[in-house]
Amino acid sequence: MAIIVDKEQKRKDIALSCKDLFVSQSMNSVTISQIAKVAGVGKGTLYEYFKNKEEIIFELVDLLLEKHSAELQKKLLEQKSARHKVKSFAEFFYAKEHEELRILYKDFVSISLSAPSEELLAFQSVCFNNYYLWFEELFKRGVAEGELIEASLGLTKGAFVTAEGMFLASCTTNVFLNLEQDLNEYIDNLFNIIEVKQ
Amino acid sequence: MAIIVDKEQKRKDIALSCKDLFVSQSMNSVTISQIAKVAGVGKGTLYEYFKNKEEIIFELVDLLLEKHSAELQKKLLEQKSARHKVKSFAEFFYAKEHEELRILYKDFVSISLSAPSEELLAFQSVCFNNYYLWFEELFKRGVAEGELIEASLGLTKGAFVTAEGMFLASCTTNVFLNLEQDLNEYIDNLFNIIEVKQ
DNA sequence: TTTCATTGACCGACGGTCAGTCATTATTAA
DNA sequence: TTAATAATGACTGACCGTCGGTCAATGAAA
Repeated sequence: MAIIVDKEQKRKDIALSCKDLFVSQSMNSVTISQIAKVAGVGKGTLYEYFKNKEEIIFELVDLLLEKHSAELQKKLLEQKSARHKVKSFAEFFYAKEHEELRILYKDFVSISLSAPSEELLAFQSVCFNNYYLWFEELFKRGVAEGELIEASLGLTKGAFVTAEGMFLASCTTNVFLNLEQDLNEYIDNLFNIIEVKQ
Repeated sequence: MAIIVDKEQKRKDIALSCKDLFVSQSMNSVTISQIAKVAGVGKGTLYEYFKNKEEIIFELVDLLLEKHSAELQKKLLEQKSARHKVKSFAEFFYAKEHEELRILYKDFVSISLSAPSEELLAFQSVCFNNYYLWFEELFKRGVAEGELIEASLGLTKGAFVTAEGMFLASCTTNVFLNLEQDLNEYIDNLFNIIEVKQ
């Protein structure tokens, strides 16, 4: 009877079209009118696909995270030692190639902290677990294969959030002047302790 | 000539008067008009003392952090082992008595992530260093007194941000259902490794 | 009269809404 | 077969209410 649009696809198209907007300026300064303009739709149309401005960022993060997740998975296979696998995880927080996602992720965390909702918590939990399960597996395997000491299993959860903690601290203070170095030094120091001595 | 007001004091009074407002509802939903009402001043007056809404939160966090800092310092003296001192640090992130400050701190981090400014970075850096210097000292002393292994010094910075990382993750996901337990388990597991065996 | 402090009416910008328009397809009647 | 009409989802931007922030006017003390 009438035009039928692939809503799911259009949602993605709209979100992706305003990626540069969110990456280049602070989230709060991006207006709905700006988004509508770059997406080439009317303001009202946006609300057919998203409940509010924040949802557009969530969709964007979701899309880019999916891509990153796939890339990381591949990269993890290339690394032999647990130490280097963990370093691959940490790359997200400083490598140039992940800068865009990182900026959006920051906005995302900011929203999560100031206005948490059930949906948002659920989405974040899925993301967290997606990465954390690999991370945990990595430690378990390390121990099983005699690479890491047994006690390292008790540090898994903490170690996982340390990188994020450092990243967020580096965003909110000027204490971590060289995040790449600080992260890698920490990982090296940690693994020097938890790797089984030959 | 005319009335002379203690600007510094009034600034504090205004900030403190709207503490409950910020604690009980989400930061974004608190309006300037509400603040003016509970502070018992006109809207315009607020802008004599603060540049914008966010600055009021900063002042509030500053005041409460000062109090917390003093309390923590006292508490640290009561603790003998490095392990227990670190646990005192971590209490901030789950203890009921720090709930108010924690809520405000969350807002504070949220603002820092979405709209970082030079002033804000500088203020956060001072806060960070204030606590971190004690933390670092604690590890150094632990090593010097033979309580902790030498290599633990390389984990200091990371360990410090781990608690914050866990806290923020607990705010944005439902992965950390019992933060107190998760934090203390992590600390115990870490110290089981870095304490010098008798 | 001077000067500092205070105020709330006012302004512009913004997020979000909704009544109306448009484009396409289904149905029907000739 | 086709032209006319009905139906419907997609789309739009003028409009609305709200809010942060400003400023001209006022008050009060010296």
